[in-house]
Amino acid sequence: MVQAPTRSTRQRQAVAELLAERTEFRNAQQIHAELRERGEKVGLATVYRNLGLLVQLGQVDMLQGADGEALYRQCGQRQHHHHHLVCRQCGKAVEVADPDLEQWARKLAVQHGFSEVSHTLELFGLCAECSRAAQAGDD
Amino acid sequence: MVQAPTRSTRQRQAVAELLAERTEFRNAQQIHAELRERGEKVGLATVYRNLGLLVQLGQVDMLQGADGEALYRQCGQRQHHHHHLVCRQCGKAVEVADPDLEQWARKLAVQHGFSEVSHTLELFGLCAECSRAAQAGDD
DNA sequence: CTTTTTGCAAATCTTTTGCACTCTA
DNA sequence: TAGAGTGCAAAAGATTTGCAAAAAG
Repeated sequence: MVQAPTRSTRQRQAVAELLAERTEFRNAQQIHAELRERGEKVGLATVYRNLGLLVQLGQVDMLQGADGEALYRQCGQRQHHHHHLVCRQCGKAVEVADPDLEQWARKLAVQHGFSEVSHTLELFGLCAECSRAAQAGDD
Repeated sequence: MVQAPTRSTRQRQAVAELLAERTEFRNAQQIHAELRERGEKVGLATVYRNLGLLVQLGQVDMLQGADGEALYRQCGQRQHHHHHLVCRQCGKAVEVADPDLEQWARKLAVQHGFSEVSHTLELFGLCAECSRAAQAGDD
């Protein structure tokens, strides 16, 4: 079982608030930097600790970016298992429903004698905005 | 375009051979250790360099394990995009076909204005053997 | 010989930890 | 005031990189 933090601190709130505002996936360092820019005095370790906490509480979604670093975001759908279509460039993300992978996975598992199956599925792409920006600027 | 290595070296062959033999996903360090055990004199950096090379050439599949480390394996299906059902414990893996994610992903992408979509999908579980072992020993 | 590869150690990078100190309840 | 929570710097891991020496063609 996951136990909720017992105390409310300025730092914890700051992290939670930041996540509540932005809908993009971002890594711990970006979040830390953004908090600093706002004048919040928070240590990087604390950001990591609180992000981990929020993830455990199911209040924040975490996924592994292409580079292997963890990306965080607060999602609307807290209950159901869902996936994301994430912009490689800016981190903007759309929550998408699970295309009955659940069943498919379970069936495959049985077929091959596997148990306790879980799956990871993420879609990466370029969002309209970034795509436009790319055409204009570089390339 | 990816360019093939120009020279064949003992170390490169050793890495390729090891991958050709085993069907489990394993990380670079494990591969390095295994080569050493066999008496092969190879540096860790070289293992990393060659694994990266093999991945670029499409001869080896790489995926991010749960802990974020890269796992490597040589797959039978070199052509088609496919996924894996991997044992969390021993790394044993089964190649599974893509459950028309391709289309689903493309459709979603269009709907949300995303382009150049790619996806990652991996199934993790406990293989029959490891499951048995777990029941017997620990737990 | 020329150029690719290697080995090793040092450098990166992300994330975690130890520990004394600071707040919350 | 007790103990959760924090900051900072050090530690841990995984992977990369610089560079001189070794090997391939």
